[in-house]
This record gives sequence, structure tokens and C-alpha cells, in this order.
Amino acid sequence: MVKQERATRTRNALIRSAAEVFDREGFPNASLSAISSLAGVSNGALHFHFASKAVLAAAVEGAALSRLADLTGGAPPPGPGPHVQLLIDVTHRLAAAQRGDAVLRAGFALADEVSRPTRGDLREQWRHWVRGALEQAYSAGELGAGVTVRDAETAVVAATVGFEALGVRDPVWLSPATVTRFWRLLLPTVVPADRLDDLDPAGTSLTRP
Amino acid sequence: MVKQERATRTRNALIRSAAEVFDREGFPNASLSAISSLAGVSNGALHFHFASKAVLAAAVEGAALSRLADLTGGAPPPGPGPHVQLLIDVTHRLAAAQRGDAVLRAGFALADEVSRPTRGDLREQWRHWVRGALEQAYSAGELGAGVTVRDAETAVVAATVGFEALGVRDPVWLSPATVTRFWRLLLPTVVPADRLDDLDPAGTSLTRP
Amino acid sequence: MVKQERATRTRNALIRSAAEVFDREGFPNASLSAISSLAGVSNGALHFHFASKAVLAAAVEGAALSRLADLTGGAPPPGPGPHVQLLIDVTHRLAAAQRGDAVLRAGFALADEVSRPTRGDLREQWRHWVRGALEQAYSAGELGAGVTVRDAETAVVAATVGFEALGVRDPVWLSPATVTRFWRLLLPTVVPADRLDDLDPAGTSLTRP
Amino acid sequence: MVKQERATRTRNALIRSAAEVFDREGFPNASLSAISSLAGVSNGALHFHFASKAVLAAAVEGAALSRLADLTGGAPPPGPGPHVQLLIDVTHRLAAAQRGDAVLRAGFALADEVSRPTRGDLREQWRHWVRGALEQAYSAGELGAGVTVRDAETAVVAATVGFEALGVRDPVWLSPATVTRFWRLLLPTVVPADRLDDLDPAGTSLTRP
DNA sequence: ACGCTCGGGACGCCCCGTTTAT
DNA sequence: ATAAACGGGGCGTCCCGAGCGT
Repeated sequence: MVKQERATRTRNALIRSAAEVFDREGFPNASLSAISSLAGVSNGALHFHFASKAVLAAAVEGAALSRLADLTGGAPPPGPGPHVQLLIDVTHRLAAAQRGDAVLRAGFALADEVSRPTRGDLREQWRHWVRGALEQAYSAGELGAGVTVRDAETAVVAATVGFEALGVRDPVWLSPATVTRFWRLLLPTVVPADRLDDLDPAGTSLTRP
Repeated sequence: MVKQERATRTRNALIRSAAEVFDREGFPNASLSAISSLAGVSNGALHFHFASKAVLAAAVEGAALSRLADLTGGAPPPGPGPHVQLLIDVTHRLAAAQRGDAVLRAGFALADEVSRPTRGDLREQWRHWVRGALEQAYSAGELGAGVTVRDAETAVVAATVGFEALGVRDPVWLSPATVTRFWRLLLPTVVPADRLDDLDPAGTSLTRP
Repeated sequence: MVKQERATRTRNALIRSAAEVFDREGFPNASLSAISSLAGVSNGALHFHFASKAVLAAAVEGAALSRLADLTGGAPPPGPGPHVQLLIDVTHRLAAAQRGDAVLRAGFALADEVSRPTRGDLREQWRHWVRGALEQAYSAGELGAGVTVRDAETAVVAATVGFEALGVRDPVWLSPATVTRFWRLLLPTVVPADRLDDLDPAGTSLTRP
Repeated sequence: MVKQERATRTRNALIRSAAEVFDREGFPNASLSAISSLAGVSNGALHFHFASKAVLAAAVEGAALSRLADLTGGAPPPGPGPHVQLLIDVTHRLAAAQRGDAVLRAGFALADEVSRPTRGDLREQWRHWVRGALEQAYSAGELGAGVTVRDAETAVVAATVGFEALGVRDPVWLSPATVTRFWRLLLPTVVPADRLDDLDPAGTSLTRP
């Protein structure tokens, strides 16, 4: 069916423009007509693809979820490796993405505003990934003495969420400098002193080897 | 002038119930009739005290601001003293207040949603206080080597904002245990090793001597 | 009582400002708070003097009625005299007054909008006076052959009302030139040819001898 | 495109009932729900066709404008012809229409109340037509000596407007008898004596030959 | 399958004309 | 005569279904 291809294009356009409007106006203030007209389609077309506003929001959240999966590269890779550096890099990538990608921003915002604390929502997903990465680091002996996975998870998740919340009104909170400052402060406690030189709080642009 | 006493009571009741509804539903979803009926007054009474929804929101923010001032005890006290412990204690108090006080929660949320990034809003106010406390600590030589005020400010502000954002859906993020975990992780870097024993990451209930 | 004097002053100020606001906004759009604040008194003061908006409107109409009585000089004087010239003069005076006096304008407008066609309202009052003047002229033999009082009344009342209605948006319709044009056209039919030279369609500023 | 037919029917029903309610209650007092329910459609349907109350009023005015064009038959026909009789006939037709047609009545009222004195509004349109007809009459030598187009225009327009204004509360002012009285008084001055017998102040029901 | 025009209810905010409590 | 409170809508707007086209 050739038709379905255009339909998919329309669907995606709607998701994208929905994300934009949700991000700009917030979910309750976002009007469906604003979304459909931004996408260049009619009001009825929107309802064909998404039965309700909530369903549309869920679709945006889903899109954001897959963006997040792209950023994290799925689950943290097992086995030995510089797990902490990966964590640093991913927080940098997440901040950058949140600065530039309305879908991601809208997704996180929607997770707070609309959906009940579902098991698979963005916040939970992110927390799980952070915990997973820290557990790998712990197993690999990368964490400093007296540092528990739980403590580190708390700090990292809270800070990244804070960056996002503050970044809504002042994007500097999502800048590399901000994230780097955070890691500069945290790293001396998180990793043993002898490993400190191997880690770059500013992140590495290298893809995982 | 006796009459104004009841008026003040009504005004406060409106602010309180507005905070409650704003906190529960979010500003855009909060309906003025829900607020006025929760306060036990009529629609017109609300409009008498607050010309518009925005003005009401500003009043809630103002109330939250004074709550925050109560928590911080105004400006950080100058001179020698355990400044870092004070910072720890205040973050605990703030978290506790945000868990129990809808006005404070609503105030912070409103600062994000409605008001322009005014100089005197809650977020800025909090950031200023944190920075001030850290500067006092720095001046008193309480900060560890290589720790800048700026870095610490970033981490503390981001984390507390994160706690609040996450606490909306899961209050455990605002529990003493969570805040304690954060400080447990941070303190070893923030203060010199020889001072670590003098500080309690779980906070002290003592009022400042 | 000295108090009563101030009360009267307040009452009159309210009537005047009510007329102004009614004239500018129309009765339904005029808000009582606009009226009271323009008069420099409180909202409650207004309700002390006038139980309701309708009562206030009636007061304005009453004030306009006395203005009209001033213009016409009461009933048309009986006996011989240049009755038609008096009619001309009064139409000029009425137009001038409607151009400059908000009370008169508001009064006529209110007579149309609010009050039921009462026997004593402004429109009826004006029509009665015109008819009276024409009857006096007829009795004095001032009217041309074949001219009935009824016909002349119709034309004069309709035209003056038309001037007023059109004058709301373009004051030129209430200018002396306009009224003069009307009489210039009408006079040759209304009065016998030999009396034409004694009458001035532009009106005489003389008070009646 | 079959659908659009029903839409047009709905639109027209809304305009008609809007005219009725505007005419009965006046523009400010007319409630949109009264209009939509009188038209037998929902509140949303109204908003679909007319974005705001003002737009709806403009539509009513437009409808009245075309009614007026029907009455006048467009521009006054050039060339020789009994132009004055045409003018008489049209004033009769206008009065009759204003007595029976709420759209026309509401249109004129709206022109006074809401719209700025636009160049193309009803009042101006009517004035233009009257002036045009009189100019044709003048060119054809139908006007009496000493009668200017301007004077006649003033009297005719003012009187017709007056009939309308007075007719709101007492329809007799829009009756044929009233209009006939007006012309009976005016004609002897307006046209030369030898043409008087050819004209009927009561109007002719003949369509123009 | 995909899309649009048209229409239906439901509130939300604002504001207004009024009475109580003082 | 005031300050405070009341309740009643008005307009606008929004989210959504229905039914026809393509």
C-alpha cells in the first residue's frame, strides 16, 4: 500500500508537532488544533490517527522513549569496561538531547503531568539505566570504597532531573559546562583516587569501543 | 477596620486552597471554581480579592516565598560557624516542607509554569541562598581543596530541584533518607577529610546556637 | 441639615457621570463601577442613592426631561405670535444641546433602550410639544393651505429624531447647518408664501419678546 | 460537496436568528446561546461558522446590506425617468421592509452600535443611494427651483432614519401612512408645481418600466 | 485506508449587578 | 456610606464524534 506510507508520514508529523506544542505550552494548554495546523493537516486527520489527546501524548512519550534508548544504547553493556565514563558520557548526551530535542523534553514533561507512574515511563527507564550502569561499575570494582550503588543512583538521577527542570527556563543548566561541573564534584568520591585520571568529567565523544 | 480581619482570613483561605488545587491539578487545569468552593467562599469573593487567575498564582508564589524565607532563616549568617552543616540542615528542612506543604510545592511549580524568570522568584531565591551559604563556608575555610563554590552550588541546586520534581510522583524522593544519601555521597569531596566527622549528613535538629 | 446638601451633590454627580457612561458605552455595556468611580464615590454609595441600575437610568431620564423642559420653555405659549419661528428655534436649540450635553443624549437613548413606552418619556414629551406648537400655529393661521398639523408633526419629529440618531456617529448631523437645510426645504410648504420672508430657517437667537 | 449545502443552511439560519435576537434585545444584551438555540443548533456550531460575536454581527450587517441592495435595485437608473417617484417608492419599500424584516432592522441598529463608521456600512450606503437618486432627478430637471440636492438629501435621510428609530417602539412610524404624510408635505417644494400631479406620495407598486 | 468539513456539548475565566456585616 | 461577599451568566475555546469524499 502506497497509502500507508503517507499515513506514516502524517503520523510522524503529528507526533513531532505535538511534541513541539506540548513542550511550548504544556500539555493542558496545548490545543489539538494548534498541533494539527502546525503539522499541516486537518483536525479530523489527527483524530483518525490518535483517538484522543491522551493517546497522542502517549505516542509522544513513546517516541521520546525510543530517543532515550538511542542515547543509552539500550542496556548498559556487561563485562569489564569503563562503566563510569559511559555514565558520564550518557548524562552529557542526555542533556544535549534535552536541549535540542523537543520530543525528548515533551516526553519527560508528559511523564510527570499526565501518565500515572507507569512501570515503563521515561523517568523509570532512565533511573533503571543509571542503576544498571552503576551496578556494572560496582561489579567491575570501579566504585570507591564506601560508595553504594543506591547513593550514587540517587545523586545522579536527582541531578539530571534537576538539570532538565531548571533547563526549561534557563538552557544553561543543560549545557556541557553544567554537567561537567557536577561530575567534577562527584567523581573524587565515586571512584577510587587511582582511577580519577582515567575519567573525563567533560565526557568523551568516542563511541564505545 | 475590624472587618479587614475576616477579609484577611478569607484571603488566606483562598491562597491555601489555591495552592492545594494548583498542586494537585497543575495551574492550567486548576479551575477557579474548584478553588473557591474548596475555600468555602463564592466565585465572586475570589474575584474580589484576586482580579485574575494570574494574580492569584502570584499570591501563592508570594506565600511560598515567605515560607522559604522562614526555612532559610533569611540570609546565611556571616562570621564563623558550621556553614556546611547549616546547608545540610536547610536542605533537609526544605525537603520536609515540600513533602508536607502544598503552598511551597505549588509555589515552586508556579515559578516554572507561569511567571517569567523574575529576579525574585522562588528558584532564584533558593539558588541565591545556597550560593551565599557556600560562600560563607568558603570564606570560613570549610570547603575542601579544589572545590569551587560554583561547582557545589550547581550540584546542590540541581539535586534539590530534582528531589522536588521526582517527589511530585513519589514522595520518597523528599524523604530524609534520600537527602541523607545525597549528602553522604557529596560530603567527602566538599569538606576536608578532617572535618568530616563534625558533620551529620542526616541533619541536626538543633536550632542554630 | 448640612448633610443633605452633600448628599444632593453626590446624587447629581452620580447622575452626571452615569449619563456620560451610558452615552459612551450604551446602557447594557455601562458598568456601575465605571459610573461610581467616574463620580469619585464608592460602589456602595451608588446603591445607597439608587437602588438599582434601572432606577439610576430613570433618574438620568428625569434629568434629561427637565433639560428638555428648559429648552422648550414649558408649553408652547398660547395666543398670537410667530409660532413657527419658535418651533424652528427650539429644534436648533435641541440639536445644539444634544451635541453638547451627555445627559440629554443619554436620556433619549435610554428612552429607546430601557423604559417601556411610558406616557411621560422623552420621545413622547418632545412629540407633544411639537404638536402643541403646530396647533398654536394652525390656530393663528400661520400654516399654509393644505398643510395639516399631523403631516408637519410627522416630518419634524422624524427629522429631529433622525438628526439625533445620525449625530451619534457624525456630529455634523446635529450642526446648525443641517437643521437650517431641513427648514429651508420645509418652510415654503409649511407657511404661506407671504409669510416666508418673516421666518429665518437658521433660527433667531432672540428670546421670545 | 453536498455537505456544504447543509452548512450554508445552518449559516443562514444562524444569521437569521441572530438578527432576530439582536433586534429584540440589542447587540450587547443578545446572548449567543439564545441565538444558537433559536437557530436550533449548538453553541459549537455557531462558533464554527462565526469566530466571535462581532463576526456574527458583521455577517448580519452584510445580509442587511444585500437586502438593501435588493430594495434599491442597485444604483439609481440613469437617463430620463420619474426619478423622484422612484425615490418615493423606495422609501416606502424600505419602511415596509424595516417593519417586516428583522435582518434589515438589526443591520441598521448594528451599524450604529458596533461597527466603526465604515465606508460601506448601511447608513452610508443608503445615504449614497438617496443622493444618487436626487442627482439623477436634478439632472433630469425634476427638482423645483431653489431646491438643492444637498437639502433634499438631508431631509430624506434624516426622516427615514427617524422613522426607523421611532418604529422600534411604535411600528406605526413605519407604516405607509406615515411615509405618505412625509412626502405629501415635502413634494410641493421638491418638485415644480406642474409636475406635482404626476407623482403619488403614497408610492406606486409598479416596477419600473 | 485516509482525510476533512461540520457540528455538539461542556466548562473556564471574567465580570457584573446586588445584598450583608460593620 | 464601605468593604466584603454572592451567585449568575456571557463569551470563547476546547476535545471530540458523525458522516461524507477520495
